[in-house]
This record gives sequence, C-alpha cells and structure tokens, in this order.
Amino acid sequence: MIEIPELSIGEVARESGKAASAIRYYEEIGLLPEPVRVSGRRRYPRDVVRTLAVIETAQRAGLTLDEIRLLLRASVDDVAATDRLREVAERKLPELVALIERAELVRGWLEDAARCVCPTLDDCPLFEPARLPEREHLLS
Amino acid sequence: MIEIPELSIGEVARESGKAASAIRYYEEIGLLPEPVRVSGRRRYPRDVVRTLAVIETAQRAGLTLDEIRLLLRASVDDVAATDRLREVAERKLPELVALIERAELVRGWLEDAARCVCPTLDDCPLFEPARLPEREHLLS
DNA sequence: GTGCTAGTTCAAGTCGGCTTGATGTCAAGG
DNA sequence: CCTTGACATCAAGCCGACTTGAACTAGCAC
Repeated sequence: MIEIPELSIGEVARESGKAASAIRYYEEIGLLPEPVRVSGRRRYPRDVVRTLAVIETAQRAGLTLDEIRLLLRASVDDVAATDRLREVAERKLPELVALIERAELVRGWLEDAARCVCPTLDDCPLFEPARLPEREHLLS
Repeated sequence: MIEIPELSIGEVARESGKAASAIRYYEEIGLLPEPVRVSGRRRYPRDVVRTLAVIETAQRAGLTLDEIRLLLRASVDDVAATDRLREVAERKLPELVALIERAELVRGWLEDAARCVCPTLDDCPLFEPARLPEREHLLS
C-alpha cells in the first residue's frame, strides 16, 4: 500500500504556528512544493514543519520569501543548485552583517533607555552624535 | 533678523540619502516636525540630517516608524517622555535580541553556504535539524 | 516675457506578505 | 439523512512605507 503523508493542513498549521492561509500562500508562490492530495485535501509529510521553521527563521533574519525560495529550491534541485545558493549567500551576507550591527547599536540605545532616569532627553546621553553610525553610503 | 534654516528639502535629501518624498511623508505622519517655510518651501535646520540617520538606523534594526516616532517625540516632549521611551524600550528589547539571534543563525548558514562544495544539498550539513532553532513559542 | 529648475499638493499606485469573505465540497458522527 | 467542521478555490482587501503622476507655483537666467 502507498504511504499517505500524515499531516492535514490544520495539523501543520498547529505544529508550525503558521496560519493555514499562509501555508497555502507559500505553496502558491512556489515556496513549498505541492503536497499530495487525498480527495482534494492536502496531506503533508512531517518534515514540512521543519521547512516552515527554516522559512520563519530566515524571514526574521530579513530574507525575503523570494530569497528563501532560492535557498530552499537549492535543496531539492539538481546541479547549479549550490551555485544559486552560494550566489544568494554572497549577495545577502553583507546585508545581514550590516543588519546585525544596526540591531546591536539600537539594542544599546534601548538598553540605556530602559534604565534611563534623565529628567528630559536633552540631558540624556542617548542621542549624542557620537552614538550614531557614520554615513558612508558605501553600498546602495 | 531672523535666522532662516539653511537646507532645502533637496539638500536634505542629498545629505541624508532619503528621497524628498520620503521626507515629506515622515512629516505627514508626524515623524519629523513641520519645518519653517519660505514662500511655501520647506527650510530645514542642519540637524534634521542627523535625525534622519537615527530614523534609518532604528528602522534597519526593525523598529516601525510608529515606534521610532515614540522615541523621537520623547526627545522634544516634556515629562512622561522618558516613561514612554522606557516603555518602548522594554517592549522592543526582547524582539531585538531575538532578531539578532536569528540573524546570526542565518549568517552562519549563509557563510557555510558561501563556501559549500557539496554536490547536492542532501549531502550538505546545512539543513540538519540541529541547526534549526527550537520552537518554543514563548512569545506571541 | 519665456523657460528652467526645484519646489508644492493631493490622490492613487506599488510591493511584500498575508488575511478575509463568499461560496462550495466532502467524510464522519449522531 | 442531516449537520458539522475542516477543508477547498478565488478575488479582494489590508498594512506599512513609500513612490508616482498630474497639475500648479515661485524664483532666477536670459
């Protein structure tokens, strides 16, 4: 007998924390492969939950669904897949590093702000020029 | 005689790297204060460029314009300003820390991917469960 | 005056990432 | 058999953050 993948879209939704509509949307844009259907209903293998976790993580790190699709398709594709992967990686890495830098800068602000007791923010060292990033405009 | 702030919107745009339309938009949503007008044209003090840099940095770190407005208004407001600031800070800090974590995880992926030589990604250690974040769903 | 450039307003459009609503189908439980 | 509930499709709507386009104006050069 043929194996029927065990998860309905509702179960995947519960386990992944994503809305069913989002899962259908991901399928529509080619981010998730079309699952097997049993009398019209989608049936998913367990590991789609992990794929959804990868998607969420990558997304939170600032990758677009388009870029994530490139990464994911690399893993099911044939040759040239790793090339695409490397291409995305190299394009996105500097952005990501910049993101992390910025985020840490702002984290510094917020941590200071969280324990700030200055009567007014004009007295507060938070907004001094020294704490702002230089505008180099090296990239885009 | 009255001091006329020295920068036109075009100059601010050039110096800040923002589009003039974006600057007008920031004003419209209350993110920037309404500048002085000289025969209808906006005239800005130099320090608006710094404010725009603050905005950009905060934005890149994942704050919304709404949240940034709260932060900025804190600096020109009266009392309760620092309270609002602290409130935003405390709400946003955990998110930011999570963002940084995620970003570093993905950076790891991308760095590995950039030097990946696996013939196919099924052989590639990149997508192993161990490298994925735990789904705790502690927050939201 | 006649342009030109840089500004102005306002409404509408765009894009990514989904959500919502209308309408329909199907299998299981009472 | 009938209802319920989870699923299906499809078009349209929404939100944030802007951009674009049309139509107009003010100041300067010639």
